[in-house]
Amino acid sequence: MPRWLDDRESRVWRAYLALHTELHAVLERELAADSGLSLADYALLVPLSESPGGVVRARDLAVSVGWERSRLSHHLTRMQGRGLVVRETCPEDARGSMVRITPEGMATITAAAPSHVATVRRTFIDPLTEADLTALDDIYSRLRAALVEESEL
Amino acid sequence: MPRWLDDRESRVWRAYLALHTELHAVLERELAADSGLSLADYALLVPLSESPGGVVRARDLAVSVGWERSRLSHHLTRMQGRGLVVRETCPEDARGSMVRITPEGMATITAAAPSHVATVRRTFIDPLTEADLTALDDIYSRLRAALVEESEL
DNA sequence: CGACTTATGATGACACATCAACAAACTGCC
DNA sequence: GGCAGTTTGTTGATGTGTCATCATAAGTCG
Repeated sequence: MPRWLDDRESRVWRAYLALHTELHAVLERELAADSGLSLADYALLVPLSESPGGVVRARDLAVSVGWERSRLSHHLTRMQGRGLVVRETCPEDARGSMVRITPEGMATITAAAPSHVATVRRTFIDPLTEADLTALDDIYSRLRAALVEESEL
Repeated sequence: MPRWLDDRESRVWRAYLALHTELHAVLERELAADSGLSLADYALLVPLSESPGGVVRARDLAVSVGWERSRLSHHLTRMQGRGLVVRETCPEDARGSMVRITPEGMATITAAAPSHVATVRRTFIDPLTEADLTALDDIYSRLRAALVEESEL
């Protein structure tokens, strides 16, 4: 016998779902039109471009974007085909695989970032007040902590 | 020359992205294990099951879940193949297509809902305080309003 | 050392999402 | 009525995500 969601809870939950659907669509479209990248491409290129040397071990990359290894492997295969990244052998662990961003990949995300950030600002950050940002910072970290517990059961 | 995200803005944005990735994965997995439904199936079955008669016009269904028509059409084809819904002709508009939830579809979502709601509660609603809910209710409606403006440009 | 377990990453099959193109039918204006 | 433009829904191609499975290599412990 579950406790149902009351009106406000249900409204917040459905608003969250709808918000994500719409936000995702807008960002995906803008990024693709502007640079030919998908949000998934962008998500991978960010940690790669921020890493010193532009090289990250696949395992660590999976952790930093929160993906399953299979998804990462498939996506890297496609990105490698487009010349955005290359795979190299891992010196410390023969099972491992190092992922390196190519100069072309770096140029692509460098060119894409300003417009993408502007869209994030326009659609997400700018409508928020200082108090909203403070509240979300707290709320999101609490929710993520709850999810970590969840997965540790 | 874009205005970059400061530390807190960036943290909130990345937390939002990571939260969604994790939350989506947990809910998808739980729902699939429990009932064989995907979140997409569930999203469609909710408005169908809530509609009097269990029939909704495809166009309206697309609006209420925020999907493109193509996605809806493909997904309905698969759901119809699994016996969750059927398509019927639309009496008022010969182009149209009415979507009807089957008794099996109704039974499936009825069985799935309690456990799914419990997971939503555990991972999203319960970690929030009353003040959080009030804040999110306000923030999400403001963000969605901003997105509507965005798409009207 | 040697058997067992775990970690890492790749792969094939399948479900899903997006895009462009299409056919059919409604709308409105002349 | 008739034509232009729009709306509705479907389809096929292609890119993407998930699952189960696999091969290889590390780690663990007798």
